[in-house]
Amino acid sequence: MKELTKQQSKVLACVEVYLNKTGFPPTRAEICKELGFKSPNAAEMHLRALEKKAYIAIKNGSSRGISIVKSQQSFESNKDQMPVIGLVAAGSPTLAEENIEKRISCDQDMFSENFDYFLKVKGMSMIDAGIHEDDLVAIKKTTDVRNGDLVVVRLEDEVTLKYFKQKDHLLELIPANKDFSTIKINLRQQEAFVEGKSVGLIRTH
Amino acid sequence: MKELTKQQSKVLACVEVYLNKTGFPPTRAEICKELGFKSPNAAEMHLRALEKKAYIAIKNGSSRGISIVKSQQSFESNKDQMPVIGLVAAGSPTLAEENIEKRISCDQDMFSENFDYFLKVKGMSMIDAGIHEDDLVAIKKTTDVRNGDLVVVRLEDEVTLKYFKQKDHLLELIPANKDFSTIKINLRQQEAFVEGKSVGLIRTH
DNA sequence: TTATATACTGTAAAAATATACAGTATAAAT
DNA sequence: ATTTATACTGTATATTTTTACAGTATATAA
Repeated sequence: MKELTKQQSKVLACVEVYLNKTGFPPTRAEICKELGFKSPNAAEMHLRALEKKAYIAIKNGSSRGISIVKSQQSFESNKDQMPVIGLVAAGSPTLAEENIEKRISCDQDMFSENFDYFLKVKGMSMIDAGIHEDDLVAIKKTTDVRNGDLVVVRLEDEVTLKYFKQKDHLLELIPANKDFSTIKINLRQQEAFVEGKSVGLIRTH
Repeated sequence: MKELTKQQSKVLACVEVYLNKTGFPPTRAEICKELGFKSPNAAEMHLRALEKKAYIAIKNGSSRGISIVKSQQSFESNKDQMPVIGLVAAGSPTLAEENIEKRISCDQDMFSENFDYFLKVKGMSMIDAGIHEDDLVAIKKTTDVRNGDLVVVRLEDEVTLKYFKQKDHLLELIPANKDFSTIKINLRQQEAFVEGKSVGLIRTH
């Protein structure tokens, strides 16, 4: 997919916003009004460029005959767009906008329990649990976890996804890969914060 | 919400289908053509009735200025209760009501490609691909599959989920578990029907 | 019987719209 | 220095589209 120029991007955004607001695409004149152009030909040229780059389709001779082929995204819906957060080595996975890689349309209650966000898996430490790199694990924010739960835990400046096991003040974070070793933490010496637990997983092939 | 007459309902459906197909609403003339009316006024009258009953909104003076207020059916929304079908040893996975174990609320377009149903995995033959028993694999109904795709294939009275590899008339259905062996089929001797391919996976913990 | 609502046909005109053509301006590339 | 791509203005026109108006037909209710 070819890159868009700044103006082409603006025009595409304009079309998407209009479509989202009214339910039908704008005319050339309406695009001009929105973006401050003084000639309908300005809009026309940008639309034809967008058509050539396959971001939109134009039905010739039809009024408002514009359809979105490749959305610039984020405009179309406020459905249930669940955030996807990368599992980074440092810092807590928060829902702050800068940590959200993208959003996925799905239902909060598609799994047995509600969840708050997807965590994108990095590394192979849970491979024997069938959890691969780039799988999206649905996380429910909670501190109420039990032994055996798959949990998101923050240690110092590291966040990890592991099986949970706690006995008194000894916390074990157990991977599902024999090449990795269990993280053992004496809670009297080191802090550990349970961010949430996994209630499901999705994978896009 | 007031009831619609039979014709009004048809017109609303026509608008929704057109919108769904093209991305923009139809003109009066196009509605006429679709429904066999010979006068644009026929469409106009129905649209105004639909507007009065608050099923649609019409922006006066705008071409194609129709927006759906209250959808008749699930035309514009992809949000659906997607069916879950058990992977049974005998018979084809069809969307017949008796084969649907349950439904899950999620978006048809939550994965990179649209899908038609979830297939509930039985057995461990794909375990090395991180596909476990009871995982739900999102299946898009298609016969357009390529080597390496994860496909649903029907053989005689068996349905199986395997990696696809075809060279001329030799079809191989490859498991992801060293304890299972590849199914090799000479298509000249035995029939095989590709039901669809996997576009994603979900797992409920 | 007379309204009244639904469901159209047929025509026409005004308004909206797409789109072609002729230019201008600017920055980057050759 | 000249070309090339981007980014427009301004005008004009054919076409599309809305929408008003004048009718016809049929079924149902008062």
